[in-house]
Amino acid sequence: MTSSESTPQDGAQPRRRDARQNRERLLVEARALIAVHGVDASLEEIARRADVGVATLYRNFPTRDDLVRALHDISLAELSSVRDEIAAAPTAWDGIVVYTERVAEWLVADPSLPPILKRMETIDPARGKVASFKTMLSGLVTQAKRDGDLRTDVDTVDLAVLVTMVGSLGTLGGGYTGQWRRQLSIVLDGLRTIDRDRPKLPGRPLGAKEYQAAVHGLSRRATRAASRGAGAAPGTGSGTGSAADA
Amino acid sequence: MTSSESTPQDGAQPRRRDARQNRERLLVEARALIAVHGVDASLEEIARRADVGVATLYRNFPTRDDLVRALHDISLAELSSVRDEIAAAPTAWDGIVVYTERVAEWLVADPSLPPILKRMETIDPARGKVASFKTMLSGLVTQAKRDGDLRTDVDTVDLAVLVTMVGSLGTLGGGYTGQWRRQLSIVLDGLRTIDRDRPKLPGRPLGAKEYQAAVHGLSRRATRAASRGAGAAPGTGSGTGSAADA
DNA sequence: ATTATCTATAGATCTATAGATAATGC
DNA sequence: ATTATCTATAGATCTATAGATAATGC
Repeated sequence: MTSSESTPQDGAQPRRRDARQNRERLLVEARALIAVHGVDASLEEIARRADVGVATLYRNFPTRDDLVRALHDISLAELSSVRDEIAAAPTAWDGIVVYTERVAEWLVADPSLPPILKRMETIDPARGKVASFKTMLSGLVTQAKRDGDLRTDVDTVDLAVLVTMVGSLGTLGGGYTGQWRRQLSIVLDGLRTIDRDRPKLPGRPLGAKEYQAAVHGLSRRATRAASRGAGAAPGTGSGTGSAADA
Repeated sequence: MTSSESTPQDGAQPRRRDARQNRERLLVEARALIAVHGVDASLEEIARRADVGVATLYRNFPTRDDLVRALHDISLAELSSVRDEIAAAPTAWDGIVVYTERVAEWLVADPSLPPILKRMETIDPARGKVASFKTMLSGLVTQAKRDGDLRTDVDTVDLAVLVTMVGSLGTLGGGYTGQWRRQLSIVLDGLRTIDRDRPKLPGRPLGAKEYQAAVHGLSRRATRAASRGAGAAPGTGSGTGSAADA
């Protein structure tokens, strides 16, 4: 008990070089497989794709939940900058726009997030996303209403749910890249007080043909998936699809 | 080749009484399990829960895709009345409202639908939901724009995507029952031309405490799941959760 | 020398089918 | 008599771990 430095294997990175790389590869493949099969994705297959024995996976993540938690924490860290961006926004309404845009983008870019976040609710309810934004967000809501920008009959929870909703579009497949901005824009217009004038929708709607192609994953050109750091590569992930099919 | 009546086992109901009941039970349990585990749900467990041997499941549905197709077709049939309701709407805009409300409700009430619809894209792209609404919908869109009710920079695809988006809220768990109407209302307001006055949001927002309870599935009182015919009973389905957690 | 990886394996669960048994409907 | 169900089973895949082997860092 000489106090000394940080606790050894506190779930932190292992100190051997190859070990760190393996861990990294495991996380990448886990994300990709969870994006396709949900949190129940096979651990063996994750290890196989990471070119690693199963035992290595279990050494790094004794429990499936440990793996999920790790993925969650990594992703959540990507949101840290959003706080500052919000603070830098000129008006409360702009802050709300920033919040919704960044978080929706974050969700859409990584289809593994919805299942991961859902599971996290069961594992560790304390460590939430909104938890860290809650205070800031409710301040924004109050102020934006006072400014006459935000309709007065909505609250923080409505915002959180709306963002989740838009973020769920990531599950529909790569062909929708960019389309979510349109939907978000519509949602934001629904949140605005009505006497403000409305900005034009960003981008353009998908044509019928393009839509078909996008939904069926035929047009790989449309799938420039967003190359995030240790990002989620839906990769060969078969079909997309939506209730909005043709 | 005496033509005669309908082809025998065209995937239709079996004619023995117990057989029909078993088939029914299989479909119910399949829906419940798919709602929790996605389309990859274990066939063995479905059979087990339906109190039926696996062979019976395979007899009814030789392939997993046959099962999915059956579930899809059953659910889709529930939408047949919507067409009439739309036709009965006094204005095109009202028709759009009916469309979005009914379809969103349909999706939200049954968490097995998103995975099922997604898989159907791969199996049988022809048999879509929007396929059957497409013509009607694009007529509504044109007319509603002409009437000055619908903003002119959106199209049919936007509507379909928005509905899918709202419908995805069903995956978040029972506690949200009714909340989706608020979100849809906001979306509709975003679709409206801005010089119209805005209707008040339906219902009330969840309080912080209620929200927490809802997300964690603690308040079973809030989960009066909608008792649909052969409906999807998320039942014991563990945690809910969302990116909009606390 | 330490730290981490791999191979091998036990036991469970899954998909899919064959063959014996039971229930319905004529 | 026909139709459908159940039990049993083969082979694959999965989770989880023990013990032998290899790679790194001091």
